[in-house]
Amino acid sequence: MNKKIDRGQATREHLVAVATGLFTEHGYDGTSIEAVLRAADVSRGALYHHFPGKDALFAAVLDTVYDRVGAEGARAVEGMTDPVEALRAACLAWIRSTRDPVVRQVMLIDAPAVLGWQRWRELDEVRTLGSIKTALRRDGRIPAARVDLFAHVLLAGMNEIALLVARADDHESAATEAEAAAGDVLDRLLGT
Amino acid sequence: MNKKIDRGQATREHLVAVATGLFTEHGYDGTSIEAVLRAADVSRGALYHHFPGKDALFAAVLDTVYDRVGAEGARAVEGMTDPVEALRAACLAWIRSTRDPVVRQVMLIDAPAVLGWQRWRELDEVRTLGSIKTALRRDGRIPAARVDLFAHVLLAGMNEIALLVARADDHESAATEAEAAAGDVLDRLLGT
DNA sequence: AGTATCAACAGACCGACAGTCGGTTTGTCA
DNA sequence: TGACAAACCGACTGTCGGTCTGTTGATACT
Repeated sequence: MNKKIDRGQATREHLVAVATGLFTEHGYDGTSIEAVLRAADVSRGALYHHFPGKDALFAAVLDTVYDRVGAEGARAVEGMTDPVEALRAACLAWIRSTRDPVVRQVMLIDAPAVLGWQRWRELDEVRTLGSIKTALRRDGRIPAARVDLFAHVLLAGMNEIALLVARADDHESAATEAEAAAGDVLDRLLGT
Repeated sequence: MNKKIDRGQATREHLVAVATGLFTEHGYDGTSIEAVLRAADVSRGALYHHFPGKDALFAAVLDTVYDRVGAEGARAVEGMTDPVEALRAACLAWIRSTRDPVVRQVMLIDAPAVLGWQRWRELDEVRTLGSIKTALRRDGRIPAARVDLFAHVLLAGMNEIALLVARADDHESAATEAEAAAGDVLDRLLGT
């Protein structure tokens, strides 16, 4: 029971990889299942064997993007002990992540509309907000009752800065400016 | 040339009103043109006479929503002279606006995906961000070079708080808590 | 009054698309 | 080797957004 399972895994991963490219380039609506099938050289039946529908394929793509971004964040933070220092590093890493068009199109633009705000927010809660909240709580500078709200505001602010960088004509200078501004925002919100 | 034009205006507005309801209840993707036609009791030809496509109909709906929200904001601010005080009032008004499901679904969830992030952001720039920026500039507490970024972060933060209120089980207590938190965030960002 | 004009509307029709379904192939294991 | 099931195939279907060829009726013109 190995060759069979391996083959299944392979086509599944291949589909996710191809779909990632197409979703990024043309958006969710602009990408037809047909196009994915052609680009992946896979039959309709095969795709629908692995995914119950187009949105499930999208969810699988989104999952891998979250994984990658999460790993980058973890790498940026490793070894740090001060929660605020780690938070700052994680924020900067996140801003750097959003230079990747995949992250912008899939995570920030299509995800809320495709999954619905509720499911999208739950996902973010599990995969991103959680660590921000624990960092804020460990730091203790924000009153416990307000940690949740502040974590959300912080993440939203960072997303916003990241998208601004992404849109800028001169990515490089915008990025350095944005990283400084992000630090500034963090300082003000955490009140140093 | 009056009866004819009036009738045209009437059907156009009727279509926008009906579409607003359906887009709010079922989202953009979940609302078929067919459904709009049925609910409005209007023929296909009539709809496509007034709007070049589904996204144009959505844009028209979005426009009226912006108008309403903008009017509420203006009312909340009128008579105030201190820019920061006005900013605070406008932010609270905006949070209150997002209790309206129309605002949440149309402005915050579907708009970026339907219009594309670029066009969506340009619209927001014209209709919302502009006044935040002038307020920040008039206040002068934020360095001029960073006003743009701060305005974006501020708006994003407020959107986030608003959406949290919208999602909460107990809207009332969440709203009062959120308004306090919003004031707190404003204080910290503007550094009083 | 008669008629030309044009916005407003009507609805049959089309192509594309997401999703379905009855099969076929192929690896596995008793 | 033969039963079984996962993996795959591709013709088919219903729905949807959008087009196209008209028809209607108010207005402008002579």
